[in-house]
Amino acid sequence: MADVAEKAGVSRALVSIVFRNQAGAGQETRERVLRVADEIGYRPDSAARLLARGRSRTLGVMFTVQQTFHTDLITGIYPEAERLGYDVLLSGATHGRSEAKAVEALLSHRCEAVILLGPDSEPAFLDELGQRTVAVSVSRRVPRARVDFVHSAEGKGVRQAMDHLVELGHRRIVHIDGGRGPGAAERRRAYRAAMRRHGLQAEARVIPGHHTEESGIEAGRLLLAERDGGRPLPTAVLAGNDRCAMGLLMAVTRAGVEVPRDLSVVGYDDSHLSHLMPVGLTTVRQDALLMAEHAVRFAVERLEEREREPREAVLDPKLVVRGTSGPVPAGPGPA
Amino acid sequence: MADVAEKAGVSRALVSIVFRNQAGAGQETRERVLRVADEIGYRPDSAARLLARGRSRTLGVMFTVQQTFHTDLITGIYPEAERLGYDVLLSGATHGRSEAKAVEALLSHRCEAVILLGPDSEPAFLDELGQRTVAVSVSRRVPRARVDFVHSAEGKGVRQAMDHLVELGHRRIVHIDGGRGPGAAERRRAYRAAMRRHGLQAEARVIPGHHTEESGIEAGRLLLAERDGGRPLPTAVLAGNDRCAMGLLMAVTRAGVEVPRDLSVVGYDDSHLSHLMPVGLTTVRQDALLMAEHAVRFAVERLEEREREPREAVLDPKLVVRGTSGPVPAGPGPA
DNA sequence: GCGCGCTACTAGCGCGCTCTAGTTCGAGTA
DNA sequence: TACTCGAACTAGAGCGCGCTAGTAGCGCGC
Repeated sequence: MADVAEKAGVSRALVSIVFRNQAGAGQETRERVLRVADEIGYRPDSAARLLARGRSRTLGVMFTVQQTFHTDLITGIYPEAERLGYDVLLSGATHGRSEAKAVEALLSHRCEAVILLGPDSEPAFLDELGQRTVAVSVSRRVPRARVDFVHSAEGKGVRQAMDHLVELGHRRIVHIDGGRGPGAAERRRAYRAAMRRHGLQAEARVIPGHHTEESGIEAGRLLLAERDGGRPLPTAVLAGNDRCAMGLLMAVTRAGVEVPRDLSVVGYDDSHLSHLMPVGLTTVRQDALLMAEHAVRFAVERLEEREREPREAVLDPKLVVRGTSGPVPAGPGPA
Repeated sequence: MADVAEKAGVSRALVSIVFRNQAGAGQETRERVLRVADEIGYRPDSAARLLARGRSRTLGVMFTVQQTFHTDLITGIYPEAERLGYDVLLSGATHGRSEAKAVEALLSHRCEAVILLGPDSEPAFLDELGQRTVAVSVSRRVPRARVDFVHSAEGKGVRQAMDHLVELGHRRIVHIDGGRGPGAAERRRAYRAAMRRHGLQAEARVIPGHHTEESGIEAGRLLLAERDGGRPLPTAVLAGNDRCAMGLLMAVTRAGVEVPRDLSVVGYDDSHLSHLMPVGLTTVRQDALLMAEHAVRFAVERLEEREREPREAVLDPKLVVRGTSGPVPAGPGPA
């Protein structure tokens, strides 16, 4: 920085002003400073900057490396953070790297706030985190913890999906749930409620799973095995999320089941895969961009106004009907 | 820190020593300092620490948010970096966020080295980056740039896959390529060479694509449309990577093509999806963990021994035969 | 002529830590 | 006793910035 200042014939302070895009520097000088900086290859040291101003203006994002919906969210987080003048640091949780560890890394890099994508940690941990810093949880509700919360109205989404299926004449509708995954409990509950509301409680069936392709494949195998054992296939499946739906589709189409003729499948998320399929996946759309924007805004607003109470944003999901759902088979199922 | 020092009755320097776990402090004092720090809730400020010691011991990783193989790599990078005492910062490139921007973010956070996963930038940019800092490119070869390079021997992988297919009796083998994607050029070349070697140059056909599901779906549609127009389907397809293979599978199985009876499909990467499928994807395995380890080691070793020349690691890929490849159809194809 | 306000710029302190070059002190040695 | 030596500890400079308080210069009105 001193080099730049000297070479441009100004003081260090002025270089600082130019780089912070602050008023107080002439247009000509500004350009000269930037040009010299570029020549030298100078770039402000964020550590020093951070130290000097006491704020890092950095948002930490914890995500699960393999979760495709998270990548959709991240895509939305970057631009919104940039718009508000914040930097973004990513930290992934993987098999060998717990969420706590990932968060710790973010904090030790002085992130001012932490955005947790579908966290799977104990509520106590999240609450403690919320006390220590500004935290936002996306997709997972944390009852009385001091964290902001962004999610979509799972109940509404599931209801739309179920109404759609019932309208198409389906009665044997199975739900593959997402276990302890974010939003899974709410979806499961909404599924049960919808079955009841439609007078189908006798048909209700939840196959335990989680939010992965693997889980969908397993469930598919289970259903196929049952079919071979004499129990008819359900006519429709509400999957825990899109990945699960994809797994299920792979499993059943491979076995000759035709979708949606023999079986309707509805996913959840509308992750970028869903619309790619030749006959797109019918799914409940969670607007990842909007969720990301809310998460960032919540974090930033709590940061700027420290005493503010944590808030909750509930976004309306929307059923997107594509090619994997259709009317119930006319004759008896392919039992 | 000053508070801790005062309350523990020692100097700030001593506190520093204790927190760096350095020799030069008595056992008793050490414990006292730690206890006091815990009471006060003191944790060292990594920004200041970083500034003061001039080294961040942080590795930056640039990746493409949607690329599943990258997530496999990241999973391997974390533990290796931790083992060597380095921190990891992630920065994703997305639609609205160029690779240059992602790298810029890493550098301004004082990453000492940058690991680029399948970078798509101009060689000139990469070379410049390599001059400025320690850089490692994974999957993409950058001819005479000052960067380390980790990749798998694409040629060998493709050759194994092709030999496998030819052995199964295939002759009409189509390659959906990966465009400018990492490794794509090498794979394309190796495909052509293999066709030639087996005396099938007349049958060689490359369908332009890229490393996404979308691309596989498009290629699938194209092939199906051609079939409907009278041109027989190929009997086997070598996809540019697993995602592409998955897209292709979705497209063709949906249209009633049975894999591998009517069509054999071979992927590339062995990303975590491949083994999940009910009848797993036959693919060329790139050992993501091993690649990640090499990348981290290259970066760290160049960091510790600054004058060291960039190196290249070529890992042997391995064909993994699963369920999507089989003998060529007995009768005439399903034309 | 003076004060005024404005823009363009600068001096220099301090952020919280690390690190070098010390000082102190008690035990060991001749 | 007089010394050496190492372990335990400290003083204080400096890392690269941001920021506050200030100065210089200039056009303005009266």
